[in-house]
Amino acid sequence: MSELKKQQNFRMTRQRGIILEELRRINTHPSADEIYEQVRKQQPRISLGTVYRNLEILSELGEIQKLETGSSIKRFDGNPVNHYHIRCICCDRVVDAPVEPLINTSKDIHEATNYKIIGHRFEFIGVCPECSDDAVAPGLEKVKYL
Amino acid sequence: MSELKKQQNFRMTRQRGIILEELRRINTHPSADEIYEQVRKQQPRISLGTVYRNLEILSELGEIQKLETGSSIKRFDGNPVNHYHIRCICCDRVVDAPVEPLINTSKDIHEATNYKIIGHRFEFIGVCPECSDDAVAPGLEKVKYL
DNA sequence: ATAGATGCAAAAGCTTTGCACAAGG
DNA sequence: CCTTGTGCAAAGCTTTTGCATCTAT
Repeated sequence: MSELKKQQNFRMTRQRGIILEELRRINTHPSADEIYEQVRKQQPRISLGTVYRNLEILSELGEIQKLETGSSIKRFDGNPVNHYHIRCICCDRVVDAPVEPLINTSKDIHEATNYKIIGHRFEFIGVCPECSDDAVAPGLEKVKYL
Repeated sequence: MSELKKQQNFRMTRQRGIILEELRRINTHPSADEIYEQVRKQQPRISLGTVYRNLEILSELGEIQKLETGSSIKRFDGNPVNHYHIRCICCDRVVDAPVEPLINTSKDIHEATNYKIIGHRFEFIGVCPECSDDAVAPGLEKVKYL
């Protein structure tokens, strides 16, 4: 599969183009379904399956990032440069975190564990300003992070 | 729901006890399904639903941790004290990371974003020694972390 | 006695996939 | 042309939930 992918010739279809454009235009880190709804405005017959397939391919190509947050749904980021995020525990929205990525932690870990370290994920968990305003922030009481 | 939970009286049923015991005994960060298989050896008629319900309750009580990794399945940790993990991209197994948790990052973030920061998650992504041995590590080629 | 827990099965939510047809290069 | 991509629908996987029954306390 590795080799296959690498010798594959990717085509820029209308669907793929719109998805990439859309992700580049916004910075809301949408889910596949949110992207689907958005793209449908220009390409009404696009299918969810196509959206998923293209998001997968675009992130393999390094054009976008698949954000594997602690949430049960994956989100996508049109900015391919590594950076950290803050996720709202109430509404699940994700924004960029204003901190520089850490470096050089991986080497120590490798020496201690013998794992090959490919990278790391750092995610702040919080409550966004909108959700903080709500009298009761649903889900808040369940949180057990540090 | 918040209040309800707090006034609730939790009972130590046989099922709940076995699940907690099992998690305390091991340090393999099992999934709900792996716990189910294990507990079934002592309590053959336990249902997966019961396992899920108990894992939820035990983590709300702070007895265990629900690990919301970037993987599509959640894992559980019998150690309730906050610490970081390394996840193998190939086999999805999780081990403890030999690093101290960071502190004091949250305040800056709050000031910059107005998010209430509850905590953070830090997860190393890597390839475990066992998977490194395999000629082809399935899934490796898809990785696009920093 | 009674609030809380269980087992079972169905359903829900997100994602992947098989297949026949369409279209990019 | 012919390989890659699409739309549609079905299936897959993890997790949640409704309900009747059971059981800690």
